Amino acid sequence: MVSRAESAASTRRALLDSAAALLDEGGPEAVTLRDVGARAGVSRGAPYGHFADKESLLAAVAAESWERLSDEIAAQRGTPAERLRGALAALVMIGRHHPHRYRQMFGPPAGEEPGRMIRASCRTQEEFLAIVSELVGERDLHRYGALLFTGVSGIIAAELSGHFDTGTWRTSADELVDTLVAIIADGRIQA
Amino acid sequence: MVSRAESAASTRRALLDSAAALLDEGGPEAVTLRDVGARAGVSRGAPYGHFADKESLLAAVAAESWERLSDEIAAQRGTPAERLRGALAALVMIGRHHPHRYRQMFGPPAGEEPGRMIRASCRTQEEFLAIVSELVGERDLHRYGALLFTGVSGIIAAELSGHFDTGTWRTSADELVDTLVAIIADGRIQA
DNA sequence: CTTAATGACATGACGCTGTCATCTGTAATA
DNA sequence: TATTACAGATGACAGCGTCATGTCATTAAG
Repeated sequence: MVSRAESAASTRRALLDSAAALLDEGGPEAVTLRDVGARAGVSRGAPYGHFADKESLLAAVAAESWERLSDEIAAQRGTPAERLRGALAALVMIGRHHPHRYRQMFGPPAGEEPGRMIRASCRTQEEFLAIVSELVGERDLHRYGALLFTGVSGIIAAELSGHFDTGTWRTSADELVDTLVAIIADGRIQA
Repeated sequence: MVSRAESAASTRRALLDSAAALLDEGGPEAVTLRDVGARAGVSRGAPYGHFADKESLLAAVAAESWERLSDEIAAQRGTPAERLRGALAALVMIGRHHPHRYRQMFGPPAGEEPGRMIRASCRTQEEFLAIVSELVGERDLHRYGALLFTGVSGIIAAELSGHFDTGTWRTSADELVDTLVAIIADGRIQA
């Protein structure tokens, strides 16, 4: 039997899952509190018992995505170079498999307390820096770490907007990521 | 006296300006067709005579922003290196002065015919490549040109999301842009 | 055991929104 | 002057987020 508190927690989980599913399917516009509630098996007003408003619900989904990315990055194994490429590949995969959630992650911090998503993204950045620190010297760690992460996120954003389908750039997101990694990481392996 | 066609054209212009102003002030959520019409001095249904729907109106605003950026990049003067930095600075300035419009420009191509915004952004990319081609060899033009543009756009996106205010990256958008330009352009000046 | 309190959830209602069908007035044409 | 075409105005509708209120099961106190 499920206790009262357990039921409430599972409802919250179901709301987050429903919101994520609707977000993936049709973007933020398609995330309707009525549909979220229906998919979670509750009413349209139920989310207000768990989240301040719709923006906070979407922010919570984004925060969870950041946390999952943190785990994926921390789970990388192999040489530092392999782990770096693996971490960046995880970022790329989120953008390709869940474009709307990706935009939510990199969108403006919203909801009632925007700090939660920021905090989740900070953990991801720290996990990422831990990998980069094995490849570049302490002096360049933050500059090159941030450049790799924000650079790749910009490349993916361009891909999602179709900027590689027009023939102007005459290159691909994968090639750009490889080039960026090569420029920054290669030849700078810490002695 | 204003002819009928002139009046219609000026109404369209007023609608675009109103939408851009509302977008800058409060983001896409604040762009209400009713407010757009009121600010343009027309009714709430008038936009449907000029744009298919709200998304198309916002897409037109984004397309105009891309065109303005094209002009700014084309207007750069000085050495190739100066023009490169000036072009990237123009991109950075849009992000800082008009963050919501910036997100609209780099967001998913929306509206009835998404091709218009894409086409406008292509012209910008071509103007940008024209500058880069004077700095790097033909072989690396597209790879490094696209890397500079998408990289800087990612850096700005991170700044807009507050990722440099947390202390994790311990750097700034300006420093990252400088670093990226230095890595790619310096030492690769075409002979 | 009875009873009161707590809290999760359901429901009705409100205002605001995008959208469309319809109407009105005015400019161009003949 | 009569006709036509079209920009814009207006009324109406459904869907949305949001909130005040109601309902009911669980739990704690008496």
